[in-house]
Amino acid sequence: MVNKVILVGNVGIDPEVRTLEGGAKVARVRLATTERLYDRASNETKEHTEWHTITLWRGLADVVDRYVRKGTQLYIEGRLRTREWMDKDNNKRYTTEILADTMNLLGRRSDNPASDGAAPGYGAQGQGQGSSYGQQGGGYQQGGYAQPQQPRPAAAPQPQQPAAPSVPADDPDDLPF
Amino acid sequence: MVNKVILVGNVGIDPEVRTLEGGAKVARVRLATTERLYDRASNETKEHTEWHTITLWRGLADVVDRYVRKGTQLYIEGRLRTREWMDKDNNKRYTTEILADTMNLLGRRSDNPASDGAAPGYGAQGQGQGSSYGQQGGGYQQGGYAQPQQPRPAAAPQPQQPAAPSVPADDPDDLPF
Amino acid sequence: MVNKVILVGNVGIDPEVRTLEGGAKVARVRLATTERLYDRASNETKEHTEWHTITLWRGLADVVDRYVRKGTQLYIEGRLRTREWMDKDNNKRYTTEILADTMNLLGRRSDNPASDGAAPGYGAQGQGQGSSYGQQGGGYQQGGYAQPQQPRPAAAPQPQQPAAPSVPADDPDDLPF
Amino acid sequence: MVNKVILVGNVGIDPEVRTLEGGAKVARVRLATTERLYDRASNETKEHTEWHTITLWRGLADVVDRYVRKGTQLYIEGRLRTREWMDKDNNKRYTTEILADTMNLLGRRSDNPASDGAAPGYGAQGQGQGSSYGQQGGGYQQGGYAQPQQPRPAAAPQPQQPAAPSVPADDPDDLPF
DNA sequence: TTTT
DNA sequence: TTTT
Repeated sequence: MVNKVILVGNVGIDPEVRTLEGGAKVARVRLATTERLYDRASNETKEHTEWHTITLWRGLADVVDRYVRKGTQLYIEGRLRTREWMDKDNNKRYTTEILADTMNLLGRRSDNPASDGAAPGYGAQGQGQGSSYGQQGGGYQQGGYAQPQQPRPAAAPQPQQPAAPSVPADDPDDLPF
Repeated sequence: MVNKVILVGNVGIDPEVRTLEGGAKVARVRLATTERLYDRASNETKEHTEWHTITLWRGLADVVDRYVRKGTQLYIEGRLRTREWMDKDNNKRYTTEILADTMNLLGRRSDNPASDGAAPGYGAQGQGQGSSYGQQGGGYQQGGYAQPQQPRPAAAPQPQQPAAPSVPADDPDDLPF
Repeated sequence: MVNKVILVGNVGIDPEVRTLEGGAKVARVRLATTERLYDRASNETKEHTEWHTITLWRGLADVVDRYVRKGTQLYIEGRLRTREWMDKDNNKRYTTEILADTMNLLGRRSDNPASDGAAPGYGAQGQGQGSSYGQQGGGYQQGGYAQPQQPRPAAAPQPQQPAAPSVPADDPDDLPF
Repeated sequence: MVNKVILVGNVGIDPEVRTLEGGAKVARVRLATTERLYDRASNETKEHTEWHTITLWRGLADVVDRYVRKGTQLYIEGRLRTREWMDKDNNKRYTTEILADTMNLLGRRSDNPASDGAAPGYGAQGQGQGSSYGQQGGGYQQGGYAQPQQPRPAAAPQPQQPAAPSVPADDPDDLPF
């Protein structure tokens, strides 16, 4: 039984972070992942942005509170969790979220910029985020305890998008179910 | 049958890129992933850096050629591939590499910096990398064809490392096999 | 940008498979993943079953049609896709599904066939092994086009392997490094 | 920093399991993953089998000891670990292995037991479902401590479920959002 | 050395 | 609604 979600994307809005009565901290993050799809009808490449709702507890919520903002690029590993709730008309409703197990803040610090002529302004070092044994290798872990680190400064080249492959994009909005 | 590797790390040295006689481009990237391990003996947290050798062909090699340098932070998805070769003493040797299927250049552009007071110089948007239908959602794909994009400038906060969890780190160098 | 879901679970009900007017086949599978959770309040371990809705197109839908039944154990790799729709009261509603990119029928061959009346001749699954270069190594792939292969001798049906995609297989033994 | 390996394959030979002087159990498993590759030269589809060496410690080694045999189908989640050693000629050598974090025994229950003489009573695997909060949802986890559970009635051995880890399960139904 |  |  495996229920795993892996996301790399950008935060769409400053996260909500709250502390429950019992003291547990919980955060909610909206993360966008964008992909290009080939549309067979128009023979064009279209972009699709998927928005994910991530729930993070305790230590992870704390890291969100301190370091995650609108625009932050994140690596998230977690699992799908569908919640059942009642709407105002007393109809049963379902919401699917990702319960995070691991989070990595992506991007690079760059105290010492560019050393590469081919990519001016580039050359900053990446970021070394810790990991934990007993969980797969990286970032903030559910159950881990964060501690502050140095901020980072700079920039890097933004490369091209890959062309869409020649596989038709089926339309998820045109399901017969 | 699944043989999948997912890596997020930093490139340790400028990649090697070559073109074969047949015209195919191939790149080799050395990628570091660092994790923190709790050492039960010393009751201390130690860092372990694992170095991975990534092989990328054609379109992916081309993107490496243009945009990947020492220090670049990458997301790599691929599969394990062990090659057999003969050393100078005619002994059979094995080398395990990752054959890349997908690559994402991580980090954020920032043409328009910081909108977040808590993190000055921060707020730039992340990077939207294309995806392809028929392959899981993102980045450069084996078989994809790159096209240039705008460079990026700026900075972001570098957060702390997570503490190691209280699970003992078994020593991979002390195997009885 | 990465949007990846990996599931291993059991099918809860015989899948729905339909063919659209345009000829495309599409299947819907309900998959359960069960995990154990520790409940701090009661100090007990409880079980949680998560139900996932998987959408599979074309070749994958075809494999579902032939080999997937209630109870089948599956490996699914795909991406999250949220669809927007209007309910009977004209309220906007959202449904999150997994759009499958890869599927593997799990389990071992079985000398004793079908124990499921609803699916005569069923009870041993062939296991998808087909792989494609340019996609990570295994199972049935979205975009693959099924082509017949040798049948398995015994009680276990051998599903068609997906044809290799038109991406050349680079030879890892012919590296210039 | 992410260093993750996900494998689904078959065990090639009965595992080695040893107990270190300090009492820690460690197992080594050889796992095959087979994929089909298109060979452009011959325009044929060829099969490639990749052999992986998996190292499993403590609780996972114990489950291997009890339930994993030649032929067993496994789901493995772990990380790459390259060990350095000296060969008989005092040359530095490297070996890359997968250090397992999670293991799932795949396959369906079987009313008809063992068909493998080498592993009497074997032939149907129980399937690991145990999960832990703070780790992604399933199977046997590194760091989990096995505790007996109710046996399965029939021919299929029911492996112990891993105990829940000492991380509280936050209630997804009690969100303040 | 597995499995299909 | 599955499976253990």
